[in-house]
Amino acid sequence: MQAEPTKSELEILQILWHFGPSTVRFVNDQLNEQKRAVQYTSTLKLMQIMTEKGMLESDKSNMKHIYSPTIEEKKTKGFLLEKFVDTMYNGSSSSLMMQLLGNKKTSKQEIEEIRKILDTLENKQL
Amino acid sequence: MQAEPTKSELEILQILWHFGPSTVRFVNDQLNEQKRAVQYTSTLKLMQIMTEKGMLESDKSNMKHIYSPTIEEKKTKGFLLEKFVDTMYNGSSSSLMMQLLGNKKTSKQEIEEIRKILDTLENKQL
DNA sequence: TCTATCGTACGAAATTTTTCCTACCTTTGA
DNA sequence: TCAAAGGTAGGAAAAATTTCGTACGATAGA
Repeated sequence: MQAEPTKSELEILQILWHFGPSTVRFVNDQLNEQKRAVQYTSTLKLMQIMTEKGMLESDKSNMKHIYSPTIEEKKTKGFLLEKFVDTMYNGSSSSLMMQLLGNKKTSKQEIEEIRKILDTLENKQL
Repeated sequence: MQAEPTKSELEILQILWHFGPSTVRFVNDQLNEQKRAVQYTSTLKLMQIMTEKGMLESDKSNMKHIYSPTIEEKKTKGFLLEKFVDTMYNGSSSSLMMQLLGNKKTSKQEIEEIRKILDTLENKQL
């Protein structure tokens, strides 16, 4: 991964990741529902720019172009998360977790899930 | 917390949080060492803007003004983290953790630390 | 004293990101 | 057929963020 998505670009990526390849119209509708009022052509333009940058690719064989992300959700989010941890918590995962767990009320269920993850991780390391 | 710090603003905040109240000169030096080349007046300007926004306050009683953050490190980072989780992981802490733990090699030591945090948390809930 | 150095103030420019206007083409249905 | 609806292309404007040039005052050392 090279280019770092901007805030708006990330919104579009999220929609495409969630719903799969879509038209501009669909993405724009989702944005307006989920987020905020935005003009169709604004969304179009942004998606065209993202295509230029190589984040999206479009199938232009039909009149309604279909856009899909070229970058993987997991990879991209992982990358952004790592950057976040680095700049905000000096690279320490446990610091982040401490903050995260201390801050919000975390359900017992979530705690159990996390324990499971830890178990799995430790087993892998053995 | 109201205003959301921009990327550059966050860099400055980090320095002030880390080293305590400082002069523009000091902050600028740190930026140039840690991050990238940046002109003194750029840093000055940004810090003045941040003061206008209320993120910093400055002691102007001496010629060399001393700036300090008015927003708490923990609060601010917590807020940003929460926003990050919301937009990226749909508000699910455990999703983020899964990604975090799965992604990077996490040391055994860190895993233990996290376990401890979980224990503490669960005890609190009882 | 006087000049080099270091400080702030402030406006403006540059850059990046976001939004929208206008033109024009295709499809659809009355 | 032809007008309305919906699509893309592309430039330009707007907004947000970042950077810097210039002016000018204070300080310190020769």
